[in-house]
Amino acid sequence: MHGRVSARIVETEAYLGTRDRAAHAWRGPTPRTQVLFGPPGHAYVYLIYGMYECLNFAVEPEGSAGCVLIRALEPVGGLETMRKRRGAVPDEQLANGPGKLTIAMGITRAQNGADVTRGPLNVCAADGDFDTGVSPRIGIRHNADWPLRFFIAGNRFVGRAPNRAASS
DNA sequence: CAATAGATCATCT
DNA sequence: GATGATCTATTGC
Repeated sequence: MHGRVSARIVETEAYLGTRDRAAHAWRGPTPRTQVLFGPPGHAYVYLIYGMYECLNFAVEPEGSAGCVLIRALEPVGGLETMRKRRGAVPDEQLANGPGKLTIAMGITRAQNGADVTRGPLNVCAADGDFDTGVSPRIGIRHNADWPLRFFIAGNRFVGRAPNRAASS
């Protein structure tokens, strides 16, 4: 295949399963969140706002629904394919958001439940040193102050948090 | 540059 | 029937 693309994960958020009201799985298993309660190392892909898909990885043992949402990627290989899929945007905006990166990578709900340790969609350990930053999560209503968003400090592919109306 | 509105539908109550 | 882990275009300065 010549549609192969690769990228580095530069921004993520953690969702703590049934303990975390902001998590899809907070109330227990449903048909959709089934994958989250399954074994770790599998992709959870869901449709949001009727138009975009978001990519997560189940990271806790079977029965525990903790997961990691991938929020931004730094494109590494297959840039032309990504540009073609995303249209005319600067390279730094090819995958700097949850909905954008799935388009750039060609990820859809067809990948839901996929084993990420082997197969077409795979993840491997980071190479090299980098500094990480932490902040509250974005775009949620519950537990909006929990510091569960992690990103690579200073990386220009990290999406910038919108200025949300803070109570003055 | 910052803020706002609109698109659009699977999932759950 | 309402809601949501979003993005883009458009408006106003």
